[in-house]
Amino acid sequence: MLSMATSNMLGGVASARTYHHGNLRATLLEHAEAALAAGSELSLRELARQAGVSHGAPRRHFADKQALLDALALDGFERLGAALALAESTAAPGFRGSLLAFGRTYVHFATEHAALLELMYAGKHRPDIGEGVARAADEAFAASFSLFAAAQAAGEIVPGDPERLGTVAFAALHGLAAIANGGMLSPDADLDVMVDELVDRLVLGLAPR
Amino acid sequence: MLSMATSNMLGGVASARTYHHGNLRATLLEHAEAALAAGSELSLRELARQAGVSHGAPRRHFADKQALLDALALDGFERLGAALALAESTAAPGFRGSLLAFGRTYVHFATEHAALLELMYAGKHRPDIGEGVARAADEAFAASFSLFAAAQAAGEIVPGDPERLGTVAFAALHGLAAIANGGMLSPDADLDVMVDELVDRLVLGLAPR
DNA sequence: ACCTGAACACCGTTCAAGT
DNA sequence: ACCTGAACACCGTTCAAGT
Repeated sequence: MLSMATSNMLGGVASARTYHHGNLRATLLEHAEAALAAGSELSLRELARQAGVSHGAPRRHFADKQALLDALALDGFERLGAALALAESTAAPGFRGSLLAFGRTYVHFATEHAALLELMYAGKHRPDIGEGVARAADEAFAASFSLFAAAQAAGEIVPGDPERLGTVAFAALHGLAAIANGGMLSPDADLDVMVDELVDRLVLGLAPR
Repeated sequence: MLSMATSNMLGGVASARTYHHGNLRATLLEHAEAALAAGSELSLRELARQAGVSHGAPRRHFADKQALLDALALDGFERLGAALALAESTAAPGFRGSLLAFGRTYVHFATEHAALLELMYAGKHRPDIGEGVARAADEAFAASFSLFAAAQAAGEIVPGDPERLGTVAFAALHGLAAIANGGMLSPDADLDVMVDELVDRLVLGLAPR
């Protein structure tokens, strides 16, 4: 019960002996995350090579490449949801505190895991919608979204469809992360300052008058 | 001088005779844009096939696949810049009118050309930065960005670094487009309403108090 | 149950050779 | 100047065959 750690059942220097005994799936996902973090292209054959198995072996655990990407995306949404829940639980009181905690955490996650984030959202616009991925995405944001209805009930923000207000605020924060990941921020700009600026403008813009 | 049309020197039913006489470059770009609009993967070999040339022929006009993508991105930024300029010139007076025109035009372009937009920004986070692409991007937004300094001069919005304010507002609108393109808007949500809502919140949040 | 390895149909890129 | 076509080094996917 020690491991709150996400999914590294094998540490970095694990005994290479137990491959092909049930953990090829986990090994493939680990190498995939590493490749993602390193910014390299994801090749199923390359992942198989890194795991020391033949190129046909991944087929036993992932029907195709997209299934592996979906598994990565799902894990990403779970980690994001956990990060957001933690941030919310330690946020300063009030709507501004909550939105600031959400914004900083979301943008931090998004820029710290740029390639993963792209992958997480790339799945959503596919026709078949990765099933579990869409549900994981909803769950990751569900708690944060209730924040708007709560703020309305407390009279901290204007009335109106809370989903629309929440979507608009989330979109704004997501856009900031996207702009940062795209390298479109002027080199001397401070992203944290931008997040605070955006949250402040949103809070002021949403304030009842 | 009739053609205000963007770049279709050859119409859809043009004489297929003049290929290999100087316009293979344009033909490749046309087929590429069509593939982009259709949502299919871009394959250089497939584009060559569609143009009726061998797979090695594109090499004469584009050093590699990325060079063709850069050409598409550059054209995209030019079209976006033109659309924004037109919108700005017919906008309602004042900061709100200008930001509304910008927002509606940007989000419309972004959702109408989702794959192109992704390509336009994908280039920017590459190490070598596509040269002309980065400049084209700057030029597309330059005029719109001056809007914030002007609004400050007119006392319509708060003081502060106009680049920071402009970036934050742009990021918010870009995020809304990204969310829409990612299929993350609830099916019954109206994107136009969202844009107006976001612009209103930004205008209120930026108002001097 | 899990993995191998040949096979198939694709890629992008390179480069001699043709016209 | 522009294009062809073979060659090279990759892909993802499939599937019989092995253990």
